[in-house]
Order: sequence, then C-alpha cells, then structure tokens
Amino acid sequence: MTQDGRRLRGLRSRETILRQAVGLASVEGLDGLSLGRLAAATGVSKSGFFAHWQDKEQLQLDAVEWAARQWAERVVEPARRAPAGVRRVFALHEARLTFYGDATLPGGCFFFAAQAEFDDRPGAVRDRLARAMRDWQEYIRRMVAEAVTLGELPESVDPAQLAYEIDALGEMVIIHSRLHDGPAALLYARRAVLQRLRALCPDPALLPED
Amino acid sequence: MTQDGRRLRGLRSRETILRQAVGLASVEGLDGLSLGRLAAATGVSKSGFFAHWQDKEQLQLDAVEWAARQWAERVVEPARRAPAGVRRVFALHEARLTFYGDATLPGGCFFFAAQAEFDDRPGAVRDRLARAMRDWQEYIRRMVAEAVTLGELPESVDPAQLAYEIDALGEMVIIHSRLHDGPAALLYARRAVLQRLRALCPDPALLPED
DNA sequence: TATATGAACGACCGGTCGTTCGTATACTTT
DNA sequence: AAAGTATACGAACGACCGGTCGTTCATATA
Repeated sequence: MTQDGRRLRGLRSRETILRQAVGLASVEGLDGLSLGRLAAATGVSKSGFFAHWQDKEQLQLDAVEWAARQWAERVVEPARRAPAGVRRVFALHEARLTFYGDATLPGGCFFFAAQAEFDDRPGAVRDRLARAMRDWQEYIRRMVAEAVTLGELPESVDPAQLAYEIDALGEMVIIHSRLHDGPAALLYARRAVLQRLRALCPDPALLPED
Repeated sequence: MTQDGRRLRGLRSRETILRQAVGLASVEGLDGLSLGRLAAATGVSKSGFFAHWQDKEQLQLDAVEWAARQWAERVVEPARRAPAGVRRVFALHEARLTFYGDATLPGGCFFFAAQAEFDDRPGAVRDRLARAMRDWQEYIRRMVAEAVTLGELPESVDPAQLAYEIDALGEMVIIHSRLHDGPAALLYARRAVLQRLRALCPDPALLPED
C-alpha cells in the first residue's frame, strides 16, 4: 500500500466536491442540486464526477455522510465539553444554534433542506436521511435520560417528548430566520429551550438565567 | 359581467388545476412540481395552462393563494369556534394538527414544502410565502395577546416568543412524522404546547389535562 | 523503459423542462 | 348571422438534465 499521488489527488478533489455539494445542497436541496451547477462551482467537468461516483445517488449518499460527520464535529463534539446532565443538553442546543448563526453552510442546514425534500421520496437517500435523524434524536434522548439519572431533570420527563421539543425548536430557526424573523429566531429558539429546561430542573442555577 | 358557461368551465378547470397543484406541491415542492406531471395529473395538456396563467410563476403564486385560503378555512376558521383566550390559542394548534393528521394534502403541508424550497431563492414566490408566514405568525401573536388581555396568560408572556414556539412545535410534525416518529409526532407536538400553556395559565382547568 | 491504472476531460446521447405558436372550437356580443 | 373572445390542443423550440463514450495525461509498477 505504497503512496500513490494519483489516489491522493483523487481524495483531495473528492473532498472538495463533497464540501461544495453539501454547501450547495443546503441551499437548493440535495436533488435540486444539478451536476452541471456543481461542476461549475467546483471547476470539475461534469463527466469527471463519474470517476468518483457511479451515479448521482451515490454522490448524494456520500454527501449525507459528509454532512453527518460535519454535524458530529461542529455540534455534537463541542457539546461534549459541557458537564453531563442538563447543562450538556442545553449545550447541544446552543451548539446547533451557533452552527446556524455562524452561517457555516450558505443554506443554513443541510439536513433540513434534504429532509424536507426527501421525506416523501422513497429510496436509498431517504433511508440514509431517516437513519441520520434517528441517530440524532436518539442522541438527544440519551442526553436527556442521563440528566434524569443525575437528578437534574425529574423522573416524570419523557425523553422522547423532550427530544422532539428541543429538535423542533432548534430546527425551525432555519425557516424563521430566513423568511421572517431574521436573527430574532435564534433568540426565540434559545430562550424557549432554556426556560423549558430551567422550569424542569430542580436546580435552575445550573443553567444561565437568560 | 354574467357568468357564461364558457367562463364557468374555465373557472372550474382553474380550480381543479390549483387544487391538484397544491397537493402535488406539498409532496414535490412548488418548483419541483413540473408542468408535465401536473398536466398528467389533471388531464389538461401542458400548453393548456397558458390559457390561464402567463407563466409558471403566476401559477405558483395562485397556488400559494389557494393554499392560504385552504389554511384559513381548515385551520384558522375552526379555531374561531373556541372561546377567545388561551383556549382559542390551543384550538388553533389542535386544528393544525388535525389538518395534518387527516392527511388532507398528500405531502402533509404545502407551506412547509414551499418555504423550505424558497427560503433561499429570491423572487415573487418567496415574497408571497414570506407574507403568508408573516400573516400566520401575526395571527398567532394576536391570539396570544388576546389571552393576555383576558388574564388567561401572564403579562410577562412575549407573544412573539410564544408564537415562535407554537409554530415550530406544530410545523416540525411534518418531517418527524414522515421520516421518524410516525403518528407519535402529533402527540409530542400536542402535548408540548398543551403543557406549555397549562404551565403559563393561571386557570389551567380551561385546558384539557392531556 | 514498457506497461498499467486512476483522474479528468470534451463531445455527445436521449429525455424532460418551461415556453411559444398556430389552430380548432365553443360560447358571447353585436 | 358575423365578429370577437375564451378555452384548449398538438407540434415544436432551445436549454438543461443525468449519464456514456473514447481519449489524454500523469503517475506507479515491473
């Protein structure tokens, strides 16, 4: 397995293409993104794609994979630096809002655009997106359950219920900020989850006041 | 300006086309919907559309109008039968969930699909969708403010904040139910708003327990 | 040095897109 | 009855779609 400049070059452009694809897909959707426009944006010829992927769907699947990795690095990982329990739950929510606020992706959120597009379109991409959503939802639930175990949230809390609320309040920032409220949507989403957690937590001092 | 049979026929097919267009757009998006598929679904020839609309964008704008009227009839209007105040706020939320649960539109929600598609695409359609969203958000705020006036919600409530929460928790039912939770998403959304309102309301007995 | 391989290209395929045009027909107005 | 108008059609358009093809070039291996 010696070093091969060709493969290295290939990996590099593969990475470049996927990064561009995720960015563009956050705006135009994963299917709305055409190979022609992606080619223009990356400087690669349209036919050059097919040296890396056998068809558009394979590229889409790899784009989902890339976006999932980015989400793990930029949202999940930073939140792990907060102490376990209710603070980590809120840190997860805040990390997402920071990710949105930083405008890392031009369209705001890859998964929002992709899921809205594929929720009614059966196929491998939809299945992969559904899995990503399940994993994410499952992760929030686990953080909530951990907070319950630590006594920082009451036993009466249903982790699935709270996970839905946190995700919904966070995700809708995309539409609201772009189409209506502007940056205020970030504040609404932040405050909604914060006050919800503070109301539940036996020791609200663990969380910021506002 | 009598309604001759000729014009009547025109109005009828216009209505048929718009109904179909809104239904299809709730699945494939407002732009993802192609005139060819719309023609196949309505039995009208592709070129026949141009007797009613000068181009696709005009049809899209009329589709938004049609969807807004449907929303007013199926969501806003039913909620007006509930007594003003916090009960009407919750009735509004419940009417939306009923609309979703009844699967009136095959894709769940026209506005969700359309807004996710157009939030980054400047133009007349985006502006019209933004106005629809502003009106809807404004309406929720007014209902919340009314509840405050009636003393059924505390003065400390920020109507814009609460309106964001109610809309976000309701809207995300579309993605969650289709891609992840199934019907449970409806329950999560219902309970989230119900408990939020009950916690705020000085007289929780105005609202159902669960 | 000779051979093999991966990356990338330009040209081109059949098909679908939104749109235009000319035409036919049914109804309304004069 | 004649003229005008609204509805709808089929044929055809240029642009773009995803995808295939044969080829070139740089690099790696024998």
